[in-house]
Amino acid sequence: MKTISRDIKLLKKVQEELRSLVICTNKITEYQFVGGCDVSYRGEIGVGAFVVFNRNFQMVDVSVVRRRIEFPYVPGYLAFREVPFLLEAYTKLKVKPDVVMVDGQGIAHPRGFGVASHLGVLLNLPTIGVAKSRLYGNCELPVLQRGNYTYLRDEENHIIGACLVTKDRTKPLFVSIGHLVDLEMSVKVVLDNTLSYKIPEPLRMAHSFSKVSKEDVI
DNA sequence: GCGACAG
DNA sequence: ATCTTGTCGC
Repeated sequence: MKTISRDIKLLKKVQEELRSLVICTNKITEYQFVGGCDVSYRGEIGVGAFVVFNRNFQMVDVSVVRRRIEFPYVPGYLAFREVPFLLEAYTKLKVKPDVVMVDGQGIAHPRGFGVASHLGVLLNLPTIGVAKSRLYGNCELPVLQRGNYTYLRDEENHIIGACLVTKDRTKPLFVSIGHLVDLEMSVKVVLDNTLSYKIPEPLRMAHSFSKVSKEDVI
């Protein structure tokens, strides 16, 4: 559409406004339930999945929602495409998570307000951005050994995230504060919830549920 | 103008 | 993200 570029200007303002609401300090020092969420697409339809795990890697809740896609993928504006799915899925959960990992960036974003921060502010919930690739900022490649990380920095050299290795000899993940957590806690939560794959279990499960459910009932 | 660009 | 088979490496 031609109207999209005009919408983007407005949405950019929205992000800049909401950015001021992000809190980069810990609201939690411990947590019992950790969530993971993701969205898969197929044609005009998208499937959002939200899972909740206890500290023993057991899934204690899951919700899946199907709905029409209402916004295209535009780099820097992913939240406007995915948040509707995540909010609806979150609402359907019986067990609410103490902290949530989101597939995408937190404050490691051009305007410091990626999808993880966006969801966190709207739900007033601790969130962490966990992305498979970089959107914004620079960093050196850490030694590829689980637990190692380098800092992701913006143009002013301020730390905006971590390039974290969650599995030996495997490409690192980009972890950043979403909302109500600090970077140290963010890194800890991601490592705490990673087993034999580089992606944290809650995110792997959310991704899996959204994909399978997409194949189902048309 | 050119390159970069989460999912 | 999605479209898709085999294939290299741990």
